[in-house]
Amino acid sequence: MGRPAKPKLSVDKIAAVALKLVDAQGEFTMGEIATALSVRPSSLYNHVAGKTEIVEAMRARIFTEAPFAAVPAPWDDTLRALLRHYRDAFARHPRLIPMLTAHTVSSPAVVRMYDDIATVLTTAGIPTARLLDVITVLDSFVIGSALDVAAPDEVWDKAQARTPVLIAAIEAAGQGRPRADRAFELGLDLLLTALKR
Amino acid sequence: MGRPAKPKLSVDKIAAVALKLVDAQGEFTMGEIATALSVRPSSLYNHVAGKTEIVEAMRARIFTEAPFAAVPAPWDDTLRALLRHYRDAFARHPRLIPMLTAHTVSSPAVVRMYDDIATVLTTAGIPTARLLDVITVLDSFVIGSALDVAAPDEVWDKAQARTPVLIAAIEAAGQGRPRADRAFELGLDLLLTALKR
DNA sequence: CCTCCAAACGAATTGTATTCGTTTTAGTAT
DNA sequence: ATACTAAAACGAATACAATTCGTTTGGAGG
Repeated sequence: MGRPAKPKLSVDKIAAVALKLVDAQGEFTMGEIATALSVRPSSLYNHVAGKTEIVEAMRARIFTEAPFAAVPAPWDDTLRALLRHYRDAFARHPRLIPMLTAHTVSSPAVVRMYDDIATVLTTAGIPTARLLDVITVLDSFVIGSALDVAAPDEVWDKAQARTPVLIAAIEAAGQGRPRADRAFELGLDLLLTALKR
Repeated sequence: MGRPAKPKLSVDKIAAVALKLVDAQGEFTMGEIATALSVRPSSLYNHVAGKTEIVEAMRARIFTEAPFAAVPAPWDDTLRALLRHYRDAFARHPRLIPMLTAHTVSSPAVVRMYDDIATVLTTAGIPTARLLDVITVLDSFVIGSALDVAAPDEVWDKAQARTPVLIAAIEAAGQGRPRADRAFELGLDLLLTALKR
């Protein structure tokens, strides 16, 4: 029962299991992680300080899951690809998103993404004084869109709408993930068109 | 100890106290609400089903706090005012926002806002087929911007940045609420410019 | 006046995170 | 080899919180 030959736990293993649980049920408990790893809850504390640290480990993980490789292209295509990648990292795990917004932290991976966006925007001719504001706009839109993916379809409920215009619009639009994807692409178009002055 | 002459509790009182607690500490417990109202925790359950219902009551409350009155104006000014109002409702209580994103629900007040936005966009000539997508884009941006208000300034940490461009941009931009406000206005400009085709 | 229900209470229950001391053993220096 | 240190797992204990339930009281309506 003492120390095992090969450690049964690691931060990465814990984060991976937690992510699976969140994808499946939208939440996780220390006990669930422990049983999934054939271990007792208290053992987890030899590797992570607590629940919030597990959430941070998950944040880091979703960005390394699918690494991003930039290819030479016109700046707006590059930016588009960058923002899609950013949003997809969240969208792959919709139920995790609310947990990540609980407290905003910039993991190294996120800061790297800001770096990339800043570089692209500079080559596009955005002045330094405006740069952070533009980045913030893009960031806000991406995170908002990620939350939209996580939102259930009942948010768009015909029965709740009062004006015929909105009812018609809800009927015209599709449902679920395709709808969210289409909206994201539209927003990307709008923002990039405007950014080109 | 039985039923008091005048009820000591009501959903509104509970929501009001909860909101104060969240503004002050970023969280709340049933016990804290109870003591603030000179009552026992179990008494709360005669008025609300549980914690999540209190969160929903808060959601409803922040939109009625400052009612919105539309004035005749060009459609883009009206839309601007509408979106500002929408975002301000969140921004008045930054620490509440994460709780609201925990599960997306459309309160009557929010649906009414969607109705208004839909109407404005229609008069602007947006076809019905595109309407919900446009609304989603605007909604995503607003919610993302609200989260930005809630974010601490450490998110923009020079020390973490790698490229000189980003570092310069962080130095150039201000801090705190003014920075977030400026970015929101910029995003509004970008989106509305693009929407005018 | 009687009855019924709303509203507060207190005790008990449950679920969960977290702490701490103990045990065994791997890795390392002597 | 031997002894020392520290890592890693465990079990028991603690500490909150939310929630449930039965009880009490008094207000309102018949």
